Amino acid sequence: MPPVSVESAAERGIPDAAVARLPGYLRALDTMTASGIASVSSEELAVEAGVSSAKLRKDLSHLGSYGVRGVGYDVSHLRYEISRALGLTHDWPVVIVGMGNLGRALAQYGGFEQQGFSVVALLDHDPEVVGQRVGDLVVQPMTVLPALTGSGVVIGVIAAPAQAAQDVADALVGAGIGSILNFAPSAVNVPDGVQVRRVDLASELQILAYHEQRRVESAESGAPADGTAASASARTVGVAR
Amino acid sequence: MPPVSVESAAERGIPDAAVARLPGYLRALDTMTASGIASVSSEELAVEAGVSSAKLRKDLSHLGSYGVRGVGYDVSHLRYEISRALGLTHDWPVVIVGMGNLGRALAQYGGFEQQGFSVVALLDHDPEVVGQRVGDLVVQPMTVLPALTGSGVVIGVIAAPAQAAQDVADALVGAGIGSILNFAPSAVNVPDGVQVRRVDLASELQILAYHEQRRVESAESGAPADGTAASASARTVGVAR
DNA sequence: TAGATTGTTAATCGATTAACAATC
DNA sequence: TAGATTGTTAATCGATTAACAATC
Repeated sequence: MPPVSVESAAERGIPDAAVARLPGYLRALDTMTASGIASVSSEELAVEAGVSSAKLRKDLSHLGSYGVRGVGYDVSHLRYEISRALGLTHDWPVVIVGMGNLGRALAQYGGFEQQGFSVVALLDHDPEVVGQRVGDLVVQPMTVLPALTGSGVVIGVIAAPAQAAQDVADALVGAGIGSILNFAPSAVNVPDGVQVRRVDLASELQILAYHEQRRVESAESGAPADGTAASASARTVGVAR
Repeated sequence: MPPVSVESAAERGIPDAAVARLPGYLRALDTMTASGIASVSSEELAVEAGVSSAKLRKDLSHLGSYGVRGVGYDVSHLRYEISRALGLTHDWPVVIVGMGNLGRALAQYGGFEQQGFSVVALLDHDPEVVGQRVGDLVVQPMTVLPALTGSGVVIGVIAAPAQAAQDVADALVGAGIGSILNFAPSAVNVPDGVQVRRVDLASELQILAYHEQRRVESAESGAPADGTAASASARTVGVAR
């Protein structure tokens, strides 16, 4: 039997829940770098990132062993290792499709560049919109997609309306895009192997509404209610005297 | 011992993971309503929402028992029950703080209104921005916050830059806001009982980058690699001949 | 060495899945 | 009734947490 290759923790893959928290650790380390902090304990970094120190150490253990017992972590070295684990040792070119309000805002957002991404193309289906200037780029037609993927673009952002989202996703996948960030308020179907993450503003608000409603309900059953939502807000929780 | 009140599933609380999927079911039901479909099976609805039918039925079981064995679910009734569980039987007024690119895009997004929310106020810290018109509203100063919460606003959206996010959060919480949707690329600390959900565009892209990187790595070890990211994209995965 | 803090273990908890009895 | 599909159960899986041995 040929020897099976021994995989490191990183090669075996990091649990999804841990991957989702790594960007937060990166951001916390950047904040600390800006404050001139060179070394941190798991406890300090956990507070800055808003997690427990046990969870932080467990998450970092999936990348390797980059701390020093009794001392802590070197900020810049840990930052590098997390960047590397996330694949951010080089910039990723990104294409945004759909130049409505949201697409234009994303195109000019600027927050991507400093985080390891560069918006290299803006596309729109509408001939009226093609040719317009948005920020530093000129909007191009959908037909340029294959050329973009040919030159190495693998991440696409859908900022089109819900009814167009599936068509855009099909076009992206057809051209060879492997990862999609979907801002349209609808689910899109893609073949296995293509990654889709969805950012849905209305869903996020609905989840908050659920918790606000529970607050109102518990106030109504547990305490004299006056029927207004405001009465159940945080500042009024407590024992009346 | 006095009898303990018997709580229904809804009163006991719906698991977080299930709550997070309810908006997707709602959206799928709306799509079906628009197509004139009056009744669905868990299998059909699950496909539309992009989950397994077992998960869908399990999730719905937390709300109560609104299906008919052998038949399925009445689309409009199920829609109503999910709306009710999420607290969407009335509109929730929302305040957006921060009128940069993103805040303006959110203010004019329109997607909130149809989903049970109405943007009732836009605030900004900058006196130059206060008084400007954005969509149908005029930007107001931060000082109006207490008046807004007094009139029943309990949900706030932070669209301010990272360095201002904590100050905005403090102002929101201080005025009595109970739920916050944070678009700033930083974590904010709030007292227990205040809900915060964060939408971080760069984090989402970083998570996609992780998966793209793994794709490249596995292509390099498992197949002859040519060193370009494009070679590892979905369309080229497979056995060369 | 004594004190501090990591990395890991094991226990607990919550979420997912498959299967099927209940029942329309 | 026969066929279909729900709602629930039990098994599995993955994530979280607390505790502590390893070790700087």
